[in-house]
Amino acid sequence: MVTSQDVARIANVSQSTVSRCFRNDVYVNSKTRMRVLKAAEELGYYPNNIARGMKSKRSGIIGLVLPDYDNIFYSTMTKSIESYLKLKGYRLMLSYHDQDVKKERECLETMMSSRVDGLFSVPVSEENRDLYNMMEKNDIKVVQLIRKLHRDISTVMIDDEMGGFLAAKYMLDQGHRRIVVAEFDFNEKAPMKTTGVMRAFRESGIDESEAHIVNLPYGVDPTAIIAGAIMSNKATAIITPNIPITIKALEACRRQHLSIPDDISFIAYDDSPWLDLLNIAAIAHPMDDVGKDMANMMLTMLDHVTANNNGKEPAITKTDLISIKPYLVLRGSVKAPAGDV
Amino acid sequence: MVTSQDVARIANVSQSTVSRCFRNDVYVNSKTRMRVLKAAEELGYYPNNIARGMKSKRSGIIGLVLPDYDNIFYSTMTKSIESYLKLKGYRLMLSYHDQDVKKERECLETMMSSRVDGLFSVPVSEENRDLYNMMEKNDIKVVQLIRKLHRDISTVMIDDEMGGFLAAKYMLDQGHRRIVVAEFDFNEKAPMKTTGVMRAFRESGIDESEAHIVNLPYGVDPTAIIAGAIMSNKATAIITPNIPITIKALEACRRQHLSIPDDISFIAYDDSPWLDLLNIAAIAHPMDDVGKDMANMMLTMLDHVTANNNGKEPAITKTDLISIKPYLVLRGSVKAPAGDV
DNA sequence: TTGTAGGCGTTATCAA
DNA sequence: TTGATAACGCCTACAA
Repeated sequence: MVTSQDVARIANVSQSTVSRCFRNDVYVNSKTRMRVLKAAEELGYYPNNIARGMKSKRSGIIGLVLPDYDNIFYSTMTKSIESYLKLKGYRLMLSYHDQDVKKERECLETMMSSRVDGLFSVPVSEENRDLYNMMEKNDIKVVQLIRKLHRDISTVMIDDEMGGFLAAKYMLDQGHRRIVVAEFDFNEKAPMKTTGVMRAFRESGIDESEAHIVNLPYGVDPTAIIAGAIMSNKATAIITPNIPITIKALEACRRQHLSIPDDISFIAYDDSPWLDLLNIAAIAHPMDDVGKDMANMMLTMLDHVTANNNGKEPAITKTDLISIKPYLVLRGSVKAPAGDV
Repeated sequence: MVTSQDVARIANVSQSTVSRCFRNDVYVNSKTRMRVLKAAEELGYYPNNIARGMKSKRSGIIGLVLPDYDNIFYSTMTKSIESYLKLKGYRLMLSYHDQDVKKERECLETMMSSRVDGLFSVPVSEENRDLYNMMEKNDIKVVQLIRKLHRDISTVMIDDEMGGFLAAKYMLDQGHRRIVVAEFDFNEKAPMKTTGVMRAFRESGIDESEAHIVNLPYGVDPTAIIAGAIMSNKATAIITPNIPITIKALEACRRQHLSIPDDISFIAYDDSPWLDLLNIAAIAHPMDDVGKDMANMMLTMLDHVTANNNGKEPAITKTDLISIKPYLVLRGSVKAPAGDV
């Protein structure tokens, strides 16, 4: 592999001059610079980020630790984050933990060893809190995504409480009372979506106990469970918590020969072009903002470091919180229930 | 950040002994090892991959350069690749080029500077061939994905010719003749899917010119174009080239009040749970294999290096090719055309 | 404006 | 079985 030494030899300058040419903040005689760049071009020289990191103690890499893939939400988010980070010269290192505590730990350890400058993480469990602490102690900027699982860690989250509220409120306003709310936040006692649903009931002056919350078990096909919940409760409306469950719920409706919206009203959590095609209302997220907010928070925290490195004070990491507001996309899948109430 | 020096000091050994403890291939007295590991644990020491890379000249990072995100195919693939690479201790660095030649170049340059050990890339243009050459010259193992754009670069591709063939053949066998084939490979003269469609026509003894290939312009909503093609050709069947277009085509059918399969038969290229819900036949890909094949090819090529590093011969990179075979998932969206032909 | 030289945290080679 | 030591490629004072 070509090194700056090689370039120096060809350009007849010292290695440090080559180095200077590739850091645009330093002044070099323009003739010399030309000569160096030409030599570099000829030889196919690309600065070695590893060696750079060695000296500068910054890898220029940001870690991203995700649960899984089967959610267009995450891939859109990833793409967006990457596009903003690359503008500032950062690269993205990606890893998945499958909602598994042990795998999360491995991901975090890998990121530590990789000496990432910053880490985005969708956290799994408080059990791994020690590692997050360790990272922060080592001046790795951590931003938890989607959920605010850890206190005192900067967060960009989705306001699922509001999302749940919006969906339920709209159903209630339309006159629905027997609403099945499918839920799937397997590792939380009080999933925020459900909390929002409850608030909608309260604010509409309806007893919370009237909401039919269905907690779906993990790893089991929920079609039959959902169908059962609808039928046994004579539900006139259903709210689903994510795309995979939405698909299953639509299948359940079809099996029961329930047509939307005549027999049952439907609001899906998380939007998709398919829902548009099917004319199903959805709680959508401003995806343009999501990645941008995440990247900006990270970049701000990283700047903090740079700014602070001059003095010797440890960077005061103010714990920040951005809560992204979902919105209701109205489509033809909701109408007032027939006759009764 | 804690270094092996720090650990050495606490454990009362030399730095090299600490180093040995963290490379499991070396023998160390088990008591010493215990002492060292305990000290490391206490201090929160994690080996510095950057420094490791400095010496070993291997970053342990594999690059992945993708067009975009809005395709579940890529996210599934990414997740799968990552899971296999991590088993062998490699990390994944991700970047997107949006089908843009210049951005592809930037991605590749970043990957060079990052000194990735290997690179997966969905190539955009032959224009950047020089960079791919440069990478191979520098012993970075390159595998192009999805398309075989560059000769002499190892490839894991989808056999789109076969996919197109399967779809068209089935339609023809059912008796369809007026088939609209939507196409979207904007940067190739003879998209493989279309080529396969043509072969199906030939092998069925039908003149190729009878296929109604519709080349969709980039960046324009294709709904109206597709609807127009269907109506003007009195098509009894349609084949769509990817998920976004499939959605648009379904919308087009609805607008024309064409019901599937009574008025028109439908096969989509690329499968999705939504297509299953909608009972639309699809050309699917064995996703379990895709990531595995890709990762395996890369790992084999990387092993090659290791094996070869002992001697001083440059690794002989045999250009490999894996062509992944799609298959037809039959659903209720195809039936024989009514009466005519 | 350019060159010299020391060091970043590992690995790997020699000695002991 | 361990320790001392020389790289790896770049950055950055400090000198010239």
